[in-house]
Amino acid sequence: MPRTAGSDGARTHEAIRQAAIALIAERGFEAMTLRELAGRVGLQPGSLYRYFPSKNRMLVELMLEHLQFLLDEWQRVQPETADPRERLCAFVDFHIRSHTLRRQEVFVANMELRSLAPADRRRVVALRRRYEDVLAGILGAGVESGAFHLPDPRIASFAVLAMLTGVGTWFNDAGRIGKRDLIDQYTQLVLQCVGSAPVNACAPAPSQRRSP
Amino acid sequence: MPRTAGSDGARTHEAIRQAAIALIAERGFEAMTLRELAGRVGLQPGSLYRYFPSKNRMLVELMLEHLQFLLDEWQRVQPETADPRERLCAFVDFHIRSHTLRRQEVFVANMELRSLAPADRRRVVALRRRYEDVLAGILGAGVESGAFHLPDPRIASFAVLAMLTGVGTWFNDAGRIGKRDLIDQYTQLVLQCVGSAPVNACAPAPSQRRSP
Amino acid sequence: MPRTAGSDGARTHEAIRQAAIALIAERGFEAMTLRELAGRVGLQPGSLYRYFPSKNRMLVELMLEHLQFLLDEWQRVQPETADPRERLCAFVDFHIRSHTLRRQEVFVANMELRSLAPADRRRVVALRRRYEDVLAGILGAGVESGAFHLPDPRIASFAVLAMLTGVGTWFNDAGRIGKRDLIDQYTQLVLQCVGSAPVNACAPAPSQRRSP
Amino acid sequence: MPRTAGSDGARTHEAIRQAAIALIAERGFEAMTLRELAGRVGLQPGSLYRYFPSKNRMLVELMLEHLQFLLDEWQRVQPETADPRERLCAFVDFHIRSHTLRRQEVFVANMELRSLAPADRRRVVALRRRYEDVLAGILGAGVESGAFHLPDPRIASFAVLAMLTGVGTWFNDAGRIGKRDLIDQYTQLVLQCVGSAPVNACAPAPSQRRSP
DNA sequence: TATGAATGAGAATTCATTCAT
DNA sequence: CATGAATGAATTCTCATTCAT
Repeated sequence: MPRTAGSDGARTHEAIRQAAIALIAERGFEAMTLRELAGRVGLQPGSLYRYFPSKNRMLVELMLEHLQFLLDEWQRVQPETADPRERLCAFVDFHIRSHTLRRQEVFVANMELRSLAPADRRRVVALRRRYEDVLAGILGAGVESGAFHLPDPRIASFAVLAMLTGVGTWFNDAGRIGKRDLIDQYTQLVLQCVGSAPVNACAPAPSQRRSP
Repeated sequence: MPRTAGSDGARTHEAIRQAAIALIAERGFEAMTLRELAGRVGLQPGSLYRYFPSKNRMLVELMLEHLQFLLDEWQRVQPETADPRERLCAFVDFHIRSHTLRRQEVFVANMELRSLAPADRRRVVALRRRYEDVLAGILGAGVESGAFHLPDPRIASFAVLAMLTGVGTWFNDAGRIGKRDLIDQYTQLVLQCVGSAPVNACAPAPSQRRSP
Repeated sequence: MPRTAGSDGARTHEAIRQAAIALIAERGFEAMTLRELAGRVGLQPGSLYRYFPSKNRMLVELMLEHLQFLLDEWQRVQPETADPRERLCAFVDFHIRSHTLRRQEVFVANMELRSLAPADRRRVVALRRRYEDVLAGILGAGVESGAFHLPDPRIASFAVLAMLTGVGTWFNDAGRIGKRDLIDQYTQLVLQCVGSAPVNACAPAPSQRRSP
Repeated sequence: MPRTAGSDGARTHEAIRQAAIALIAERGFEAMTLRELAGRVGLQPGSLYRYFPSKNRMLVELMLEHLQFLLDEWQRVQPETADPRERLCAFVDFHIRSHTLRRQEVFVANMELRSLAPADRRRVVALRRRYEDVLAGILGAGVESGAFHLPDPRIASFAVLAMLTGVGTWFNDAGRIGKRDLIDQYTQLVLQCVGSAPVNACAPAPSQRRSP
């Protein structure tokens, strides 16, 4: 029997998406059960299958969706300038904002690669690689222009990305440190890290206006 | 009936430990099954229970063991000097070496916190915190002594630790970059990051002699 | 919202009937799903319930319909003669023709008795029994008249019926053997079987004119 | 917890085999549930998986086992004579005995081909074909030697086999007709069918002594 | 006439765990 | 020290069926 009278597929779909992200982030994909997910959305477990064909496909879709969103957003908000220093600042701002705002999606996308079938993993990794390339590109340009001092821009991009993404594991919106302060500090750390002194030389303004 | 005549409990125990670490790193704790673990060690699933009381206790023990090892090792190899810059270089060397050598243990300890019961998680987190404090201490001392320039040493310690630990996700022993080179580059990145120029001012030699 | 504007209930009903017969013959009643059936007819599963009250009732109706058809057809095409030999020839012709033409219905009616509730099974078995009685009657008359030589006409009727019905499991319309030839051979086999020599003494013509 | 103290794998395995054959014959493979099967053997459903890797493999094994048994038994009990008539009588005796004795296995092997995956079906059909070839061989030899009169021995073999196998659908050990009588009648029917008069010319004795 | 959202029961299968031997 | 038979609870997933729209 159809329980909910005015039930709406699109609304349910979105509810499942959100609950799934939260649950996977909490417990891990393998540990999360469809019972639990269904319970949170107010459905019977079997009803979930109207919205995705298997637990695994659901994970893949969530991950691809998130990574695609990141790429699209960066396209949208990236500054028009070609100046590596300014672009780097914008990237730091963008990354920290998006990774604290969509903290659970990030967590899932980073932690659950193992749960993917090889073919799916390849697709996800490919998208992630494209995101990494954004930063690597900025660093490379900066090294060439003399703005940054780095022996190997790709390695540095790994280092900077790890540093930035790590914020998600400890930062707390309600905590002692505000997001503005957080971004400023990380901007300084990153600029120092890539060998671009002095600090505070890049305007935080643009990213503030357009960030997600 | 005992299968292997001269079978040795201690040897079996160690074999299980290693297989478990590898398996958990590969598949994740929840996804790994005791059947599979038993299979890799050449036992029947039930026989594993001679060596640990439950799947969950096994994980806790593996994690505590690893973190305790890290702390003990650092105690053993840390330089006697009080100079923050030298100590930081030694820490970078130590961390990267231990985290590439015992890569799977690191991975497990970082990824499987979720699978722990709250009480166990607290114990593990406490140990990890002590390790983080090592770095935070070095950075704090450096800021005080004027060797480093950082607004908030605790935050910087998170940043540096994330950066260093991230190495484990991409570094490949058989790859293009050697471990010596890797450490040198990360040393430079870290020193720049904490605002301690110029580069290459700290000797890599000591860590080579004493690393784990 | 009705999907197809000028959609026609009767047409849909017949489409379901045919698709159901084909599907049950392919997969078996239990293995067939209403989703699949609906898919083949271009409907949603729920829509099937406009046409029958349950999956089980559908099966019963299909089976009764088929058996009733067989009985009606035989009434229509049976020869007027009382000669057992001629009647037997006509029956062989009729049975093989109907059982190769409506092969799937036959298959379903023979294989899916198990899927019926006891009460339904009784109704179906009763109809089938009436069909078996047709042959048993012919054989009995033949034995009495001396045309056939059989110790027990009922047993012989089982034997002959099994033999004839078995055709459905191997005969292929597109194969090496034509239907005319097939019927001739089985006619000979049956006549020999019931001890009515010599062969080819009964004209195949009548059944050709009136067969279904 | 292991419930049954002196539980014995081999005994359990055989119990499952028998219960499975009976249940599949009763309800059909798709309709039978492992819950039910386990219940009949006094196990939990999951425990069945110690004995076969999936419901489908179980079916395949049961079918292959039965067909192989038939072939082996015929090898064992077939008469040494080359006389087609005698061999045919022996085959009728053997077939009816084995098909009434192992009635459920026969039923399963004949009805559940549909439930098999294509590759498995091929293996089963291949074995069944070898059994059919036994009869086709006898009929062919008889036609050549002039003992039988048949237009197409292969078609006749289908007819005879269907006739004989059909016994399983109605014969009842406790019924009006005894097995000796049954075999005699079918022997007569078959001999007449293949055009080998007069009746009772082949001794039933040998098969009686050695039948399964 | 048909859809589409949902149910609830039950399917096969897996798994950590137990314990007599 | 180790096996092997078994448990029992849970898991993902499927399916016939219902009914507001």
